[in-house]
Amino acid sequence: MAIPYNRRTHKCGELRAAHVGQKVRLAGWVDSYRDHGGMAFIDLRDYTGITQVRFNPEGNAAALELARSLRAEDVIVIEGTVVSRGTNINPRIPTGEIEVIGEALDLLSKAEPPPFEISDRTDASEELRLKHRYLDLRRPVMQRVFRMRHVIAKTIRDYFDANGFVEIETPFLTKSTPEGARDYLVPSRVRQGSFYALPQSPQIFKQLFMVAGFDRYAQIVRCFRDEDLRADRQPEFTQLDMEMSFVQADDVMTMVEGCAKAIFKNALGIDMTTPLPRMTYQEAMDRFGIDRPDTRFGLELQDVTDLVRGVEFAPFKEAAGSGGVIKCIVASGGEALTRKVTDGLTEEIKGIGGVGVPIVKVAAGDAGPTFATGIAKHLEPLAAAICARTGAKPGDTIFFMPGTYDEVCKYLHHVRTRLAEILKLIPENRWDLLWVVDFPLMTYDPDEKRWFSTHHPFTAPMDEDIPLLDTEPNKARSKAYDLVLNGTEMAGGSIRIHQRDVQARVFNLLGISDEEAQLKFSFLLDGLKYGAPPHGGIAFGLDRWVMMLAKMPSLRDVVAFPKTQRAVCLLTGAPTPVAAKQLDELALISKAPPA
RNA sequence: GGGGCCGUAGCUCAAUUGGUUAGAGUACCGGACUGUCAAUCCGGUGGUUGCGGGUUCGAAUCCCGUCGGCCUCGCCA
Repeated sequence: MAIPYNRRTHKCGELRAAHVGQKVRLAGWVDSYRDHGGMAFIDLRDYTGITQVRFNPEGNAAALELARSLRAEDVIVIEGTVVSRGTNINPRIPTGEIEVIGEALDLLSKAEPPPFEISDRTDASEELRLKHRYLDLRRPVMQRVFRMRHVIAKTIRDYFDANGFVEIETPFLTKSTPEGARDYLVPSRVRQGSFYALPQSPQIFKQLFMVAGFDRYAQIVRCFRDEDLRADRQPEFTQLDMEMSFVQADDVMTMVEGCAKAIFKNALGIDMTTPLPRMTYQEAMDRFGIDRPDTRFGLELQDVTDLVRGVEFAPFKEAAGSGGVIKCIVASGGEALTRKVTDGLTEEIKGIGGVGVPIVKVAAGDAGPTFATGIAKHLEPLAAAICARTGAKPGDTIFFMPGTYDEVCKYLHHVRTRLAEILKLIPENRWDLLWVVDFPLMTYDPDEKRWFSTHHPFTAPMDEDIPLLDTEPNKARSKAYDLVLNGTEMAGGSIRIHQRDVQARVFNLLGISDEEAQLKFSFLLDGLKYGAPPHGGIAFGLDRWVMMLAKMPSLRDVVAFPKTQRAVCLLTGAPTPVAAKQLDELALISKAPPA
């Protein structure tokens, strides 16, 4: 008689010494088999863990025969009695004090040998894992990741629900908008020649919810951007998108801090201290060279422009003479900084558009610190002054960078993060969460000779900086805020413009004419006409939160069915060509050669 | 679009740098085995060296092209 697999008494990770003597019924996958002829062990796995099942003639001779034919990933259901393992306990698994004597066994589904071992220590390539993602996801580590993802998503929903937010869905088939990332387009069949765009974010819709009087909105929503992929960028990704009415920036940040605190508590059991530290954009750039500083380690940037401006070293003279800066990073632990390592850093800087990174090593001289190697001969007379300014001590290495402020920030940020890795300065299990505030409203693109929104065009300028829009727009700060965790941007948001005249002035500065603005954003601008409350919000990258908290190296590890770098799904093969009839219905002709 | 790394058995890798029959571990198949913990022991099957072309007496190895995967710059309001 078949074993009723729909009546499991326990999961495979649940049994303990306290269950000894009980009759149990378990189902799952064969993790491994150890066939001793007259006796056989089956490790039975489900998402909760592993239980060892022992088959022997005393339990059931027929079941032993069947058990000896089992192979990895066969799906079975067993009945038996929990017994103590006595002196044979396995301390490596939580159920290791007990085993189940197999008294009945049904094979529910025979498995072909899998293309790779279903285990946390599998050595299969990512390519193979993605092709057979359903097997990859069966691995315990992936089960943990996606269950943590669920916990985070549920925490977010519960938190915002408890705070009076309402979740409302926004369209996926929507309107292509000019600025920002490249849109994914969807052709219209009933209006041939016209296209929908998949949303890059529900930004405008959530603002209209505020106009509509919903007061507080939060949605976990998919967003789409057709740009090149990276380890931390997928073409479709998930955001927690939220918006609040009648608030200032502080109110949004306080609300988000509560959510972040709940996420850390529920996902990792960690109590975060709030309120979180805040840093201005300018301070972040000055000290770390990046608007998302990793504050888990030192190696801060230090300005020595005034000290070295007279030095006979062409790159320094050029930078100092043309309004640029010379900054440096002081690193201790010089033993690891061999010639090979510092030369490697120079190559990396060249690889991202720079020239290199000149260095000196600090030594102890009779009359104070001296410099050696690198550009020491140019700086020797200033050794004492530079060490006094920067705190460099004998044995330290100083990495210099001359250039424009932006160049120095970009390259020294790279040097700083690489040095932290090389010198192993990044503490494990530390979570540095902070706000970066006071972003510039706009940044100038010298190539395109025009202004771009730092955040997005609906971000409000600071009230006291509104007059600067007409005089020095580069100095106008915005009511934007970014949440940064260990050097990664986790969320970004702002207070929005709710006055049409201010919105019009910002559009003008961005080179968007009234006519163009009306054409592209009329649905927002019209909305703002009819009584828009002051409002603001934020968006979290949910995938990135999971990736960080689960300590996974790639976003692909926290998305169930991710795309490769060329935006292909290795499981389904998408994207694929379509039938000529489908293109006909959409009035489309493909210029690409047949695949 | 640019730079870099990689592709050999189902899987992970090796092959003395151009040399004659492409190996190992694991998986799989067969056998032995009543206390294993990724069981062990014995035996066996398994190859379009990503694909196409070229150089050569001879190519996994060198050259050209192409396909695929990864990292990265540009790009990502």
